[in-house]
Formats: sequence, structure tokens, C-alpha cells
Amino acid sequence: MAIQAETSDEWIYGQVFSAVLEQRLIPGAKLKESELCEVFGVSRTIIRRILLRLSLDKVVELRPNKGAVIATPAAEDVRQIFAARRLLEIGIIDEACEHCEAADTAALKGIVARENAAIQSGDRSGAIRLAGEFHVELARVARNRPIQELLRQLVAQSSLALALYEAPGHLLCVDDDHIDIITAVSAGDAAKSRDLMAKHLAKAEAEMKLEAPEDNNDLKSVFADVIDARAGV
Amino acid sequence: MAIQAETSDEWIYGQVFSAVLEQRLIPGAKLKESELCEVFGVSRTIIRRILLRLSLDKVVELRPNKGAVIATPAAEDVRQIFAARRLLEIGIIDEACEHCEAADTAALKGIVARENAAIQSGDRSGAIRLAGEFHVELARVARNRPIQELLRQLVAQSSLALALYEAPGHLLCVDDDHIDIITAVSAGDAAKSRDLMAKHLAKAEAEMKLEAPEDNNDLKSVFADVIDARAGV
DNA sequence: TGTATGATTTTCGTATACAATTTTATACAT
DNA sequence: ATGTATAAAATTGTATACGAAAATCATACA
Repeated sequence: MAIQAETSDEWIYGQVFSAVLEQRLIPGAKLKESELCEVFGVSRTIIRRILLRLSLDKVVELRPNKGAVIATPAAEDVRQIFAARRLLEIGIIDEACEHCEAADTAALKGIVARENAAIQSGDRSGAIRLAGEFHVELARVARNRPIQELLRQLVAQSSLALALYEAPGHLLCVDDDHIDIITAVSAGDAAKSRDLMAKHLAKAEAEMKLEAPEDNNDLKSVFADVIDARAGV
Repeated sequence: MAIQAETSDEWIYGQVFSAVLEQRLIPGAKLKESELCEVFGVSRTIIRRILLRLSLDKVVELRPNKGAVIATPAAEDVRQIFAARRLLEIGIIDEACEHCEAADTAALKGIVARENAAIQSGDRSGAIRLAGEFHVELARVARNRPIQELLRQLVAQSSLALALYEAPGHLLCVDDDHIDIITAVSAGDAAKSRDLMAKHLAKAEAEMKLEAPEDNNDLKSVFADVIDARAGV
């Protein structure tokens, strides 16, 4: 498989993003420019450009004069992100069904194949990224580039939310949702595709624990174990 | 009216954008960094950051090693942009109707009032910008920030398209579309709001001459007047 | 006159230097 | 011991310097 030539910027962007997906960089983590410079062997000019792009994609937050941190989307933000995705992804299904050709089906299947391979090899970052790529690819099949680009941003934010709200040890498991959607879209069955996509997005959102109060400022609950330990002694 | 404190970046971004809206910077125009530095009295660091943002918003095109130019969206791009807007703007109408409170109605009316004032004072840039702001504000009323942000990008691209495809001398004229939408949304009449918005967007798209072959490489038509003159002599 | 080639100039891309702000550490007073 | 004020260090923000690529111009030649 021919690896697409990747500009240095995109590679570093992807590396940082992967670190987030793998929860090696957790929300709130500080991204010191000088450290990133050393890690990637480039000057601050480059790093700052990438941090700007990450901030525009809402993956990091840029606090003036105080540096960059991994963004911490609130539960409400995540709901809105998924509401936006529902609007876009269900909205383009008709067009996707209309324009889906053999090459498109093959591309979609290829992504899912790689996604499943990533899941089975324990490549969490790869699996999440490919799952996202699948949804973006559907926008490409629908032949609407602006929506494809907008969806790319939403998917990036969803992935970050996944890292935030999913149980840390949650195992990725193969399911047939994506394959079923490909089948319906390839067959041109808009109604069924729409239904499958709606259910799939609902499922994805439901997997997150958004009910939990997002501001964990209740120190007693946060340090419940400490309190118990002290009480026990 | 309290003017919002604006960061230098956003001010320069807005200035460049205004120049595009006023067709003082036409698509294809080259944006030399050093010239922009002199104009705005800042270093290339700042200018390059703003050019990056403009390029991510698809207002300028960044050609590696060859500089930045004002983007030239093709007719097909514009159709896709409007398709995306239809999806988002019609999709959020329900929520907008649901959440529209007195303060929201006032905010919307304020924008339209300023828009009409701009039209009547011949402030083309301001009028286009405020028209866009109206649509973005509706997303805010719908209480979905990601969509608001996505719409901001689409509206920016629409505005650029307007400058490209609208007849150069086309006069902006006051119409009641925005006011009618406010009325319907404030009343919570989702069906009517949806209908009005759909018609409004269709009208806006129809005002552009997208049928024309976008690559004007047909020099004979471009210089038709010259040819006529020569034939007449 | 037109084309091709090479030098010159301009412009872009990255790294670095310097200024401003924030954070951290330390000393002192309460 | 806690809190505040001050000084030192670290970090961010902007400007500039330098190397690389591209565009331009001049000259030579067909």
C-alpha cells in the first residue's frame, strides 16, 4: 500500500493527536512549546503553527500568554458535537447512496478492514482514527467537500471526547455497524442507510458516560479512597 | 454600543476579509507577506498566522513556496457550500424556534437593523458581513456551538463566492427575508421558519451566476468588446 | 524578432534572538 | 504556620536573520 507523502506539519499534528487518542495526553495536559520542539526536532515556529491548527480544531485550547493545553470538552459540548454530527451525517446519506460507486464501496471497505485490523492488534489510536475516517469518507462519497471538511473537525472533537468520557480501560470491539452501513449505502437504500446511521451515532454517544457531573470539583468524592483510608486507620 | 475589544489578529483578519468583500482584493490576487507587514505594521510572524487562518477558512489559498492568493472557488464548490448551508441551517431551525427567547429576538433584530443601515449607507462590506452574522447568530440561538462555528466558516466562504459570482455592480437592496425569519422563529413556528429559510437560501444562491463556465479562459468572450471594435473599424 | 539560458532579485520557509508575561522560589511579616 | 511581597527562572509573544526556492530580468544566440 502506497503511503501518502505527508508533510512534516501533518505528521506532527497526527502524532500529537494520536497521543490524545491513546490517552497519553489527557485533557488539561500542558503542551510546552520547547518540549515539543525537542521531541520533534523542529523550531517553535513549526510547533506554534501546529498548536494553532489544533486549537482551531478544538483539540487544544490556546490560553494567551499561558500556553496550550489539551481541550476539555464539557458533557454539554459533546452532546452538541453529536447533534451536529447527526445533522450532517444523516443529511448526506441520500447523496451518498446516490453517488456511491464501486470504487467508493471499495474505499469504504478498505477503511473498515484496516479499522478491524487495528482493533484486533490493540492499536487503539489507529482504531479510533480509522473509525473517524470512515465517517469522513462517507461525506466524500456524498460528493460534498465542505461537509467532508466540517465533519473532519467534528470527528476530531468526537475522538477527543471519546478519550475523555469513555471508561479508560474500555476495550474496542469489532461490530458490524460500519459494514452494514456500507451495504445499505452501496445498495442505494437511503431509508435503511439513514436508519442505520442514526442508530450507530446514538450508540456511539450512549457509550460515553455523559451523565456524570463534568466538574469534578467535589474533592470529597475525588479523594474518597483517601478519606476511607484515613477513616480505616 | 460597546465595541468588543478585538485582538490584533482578528482585526487584521477582518480587514483582509473586508477587502475581499469589497472586491478590492479579487480572487487570484496575490497576498505578499512583506506588503501586508507594511500595511498593518506587524512582522511576518503575525501575517503568516493570519494567512494560515484565512486558508483554513478557504478564503485564501496557500501554495507552498509560491505565496498566498485569494481563493477562487469553482461554481461546483459554491453549490456544495450552499448545500452544506441548507443542511445546517434548515436542520437547526427547530432548535432555534425552541430556544428563542426575548434576548435572542432582540439580538437578531439588532443585527438586521445594522445590516439595513449598512445597505442604505452603501457599506457593502458591512452589509455582507452582517448578513452572514445573522445566519451565524441563528445557530447560536439554536444553542449549538459547534454548528455555529461550522456555519461561520461556510458563511465566510459564501461571502467570498458572492464577491466572485455576483455581478460587480450589483446593488445590495433591503428585503424582508431576515425579518420574516425572525418573526417566525420568535413565534416558535418551526414549519414556517423552515420554509422561509429554505426559500431565502435558494434565493441567495440563485442570485449568483453559477451557470457561467467558471474557467474564463475563453479570451474571445472576455475581449468581445475589443473584437467588436476591430470589426467595426 | 523570438527563444533559451543564466544571473539577479524577490519572496517564502525555518530558526533564532529579544521582549513581555507568567510562573516558581525565597524571604519576610503577621 | 500561613500569607504576602519580592526576586529569579521559565515560558510565551513578536521581530528579525538567514537559507532555500521561485520569479524576474538581462543577455546571448538562433
